[in-house]
Amino acid sequence: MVVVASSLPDSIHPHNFPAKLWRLVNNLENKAICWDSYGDAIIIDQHLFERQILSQSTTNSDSTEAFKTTNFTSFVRQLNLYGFRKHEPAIKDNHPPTGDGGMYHHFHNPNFKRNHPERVASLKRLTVNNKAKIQAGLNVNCRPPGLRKEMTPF
Amino acid sequence: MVVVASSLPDSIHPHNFPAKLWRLVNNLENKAICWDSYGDAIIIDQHLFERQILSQSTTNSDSTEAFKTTNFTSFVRQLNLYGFRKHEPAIKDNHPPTGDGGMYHHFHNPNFKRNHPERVASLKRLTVNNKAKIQAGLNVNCRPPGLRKEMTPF
Amino acid sequence: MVVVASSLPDSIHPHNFPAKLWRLVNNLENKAICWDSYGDAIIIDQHLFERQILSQSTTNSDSTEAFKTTNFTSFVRQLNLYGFRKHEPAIKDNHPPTGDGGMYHHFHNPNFKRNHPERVASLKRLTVNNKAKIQAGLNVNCRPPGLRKEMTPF
DNA sequence: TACGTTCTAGAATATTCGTGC
DNA sequence: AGCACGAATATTCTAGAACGT
Repeated sequence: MVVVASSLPDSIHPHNFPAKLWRLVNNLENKAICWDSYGDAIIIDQHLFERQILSQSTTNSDSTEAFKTTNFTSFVRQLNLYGFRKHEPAIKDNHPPTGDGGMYHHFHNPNFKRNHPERVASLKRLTVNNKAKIQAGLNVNCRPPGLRKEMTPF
Repeated sequence: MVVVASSLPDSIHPHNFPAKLWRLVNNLENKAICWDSYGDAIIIDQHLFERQILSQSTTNSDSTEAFKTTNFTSFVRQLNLYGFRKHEPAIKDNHPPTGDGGMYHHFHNPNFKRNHPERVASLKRLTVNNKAKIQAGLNVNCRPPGLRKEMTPF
Repeated sequence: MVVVASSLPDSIHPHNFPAKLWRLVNNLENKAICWDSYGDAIIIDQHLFERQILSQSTTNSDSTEAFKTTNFTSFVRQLNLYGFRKHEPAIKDNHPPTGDGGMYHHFHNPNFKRNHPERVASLKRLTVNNKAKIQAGLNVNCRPPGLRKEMTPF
């Protein structure tokens, strides 16, 4: 058992994509996805990811960790929906040696950095509706755990 | 016979859902529902619950303990009506070992904690009317045992 | 191998819920869901369905047939989204004898009848947007296979 | 009147498919 | 060909509404 270094604030819904991604990338047992050497971007070994994470979607009943998809492209769609962009790896940033020569992908997001777990709460799902709201300066509903927008607690 | 650790104040109607739930979760003989390790949320083993609690609804005539429904979804509707929300288990919070590999559900409620039986009286049924009353700062009638709303002294 | 009696028009997307449901209910090998004796409604044996259809969601890689959910309630949500309503079984309509005494559900839909496969194309997903479009007399996009909304010939 | 049960719908995220650049 | 994204369906969780007691 490996202790996860940094945990997220409670305000982040643990079921949603950003929290799942955070746990995956900080889980040292998981070789399929990790931080780059600066902690500024994530590196994904596509083949390992497909074998060790996505194909587990069908056998792992722990819905906190599993995805329901087995397609890597669906995972990338989620990354893009939450504002991640692909970029080329920095020259100095060697790929981790654990892969099997597969394909690597680097993705970065200004609000997803190793040393800033608190920024994960800033990740918004960039649907058309949410982008309009953000444009208008409104608050975006991200279904926080335990409360809904209308439900003032009693 | 297992002694229930903490009992509820008399002001809580023993036939109503919150009291039934409190007794279930504090009954150590009952493996289908229990506290999480912090006493902050309840964990329900759906299959066990259906077999051991809900299917007894038709044979157990003790209306104080039995539910009239055999549908797990109706039980969940009650949880939501009383303000419970589903959330994912904390990483450290292992599932109880008694299940059969079935589905687990975690629900939490700020007024339903192991160490705070007195707060159970704060649970209100969140109907549309009650939510309006709460919003307006009015008192919500919760039908205490042996009392009626008109009996408030003046 | 059992030959399915009536097949759907090509215009119906085979991956979508109505087509999956049609194939399930017309597959004589499948005992979990079938037509009632009039061919006017479908009868679902919940426990069989959970065991034989939904739990296969995790092992069957044939996405044309499998659901990604294991929850019966999610399946019911889909039924409701496509306009199915639950009703009580007709007196003459005995439950099929193959069940294990579990729970039966009858659902009906004016556009889902055994003798009218062509009507399945009329099933619309009743989201808020689609309902507004239907109300306004507009066409509802149902993503037919290989076609897009702009590709209507002019 | 309030609570319990049932059925349906709203609203958010997740997944899929296709298109434009 | 690769990447980002619109738009549709699928899944999940919660709430509304009707009805019975």
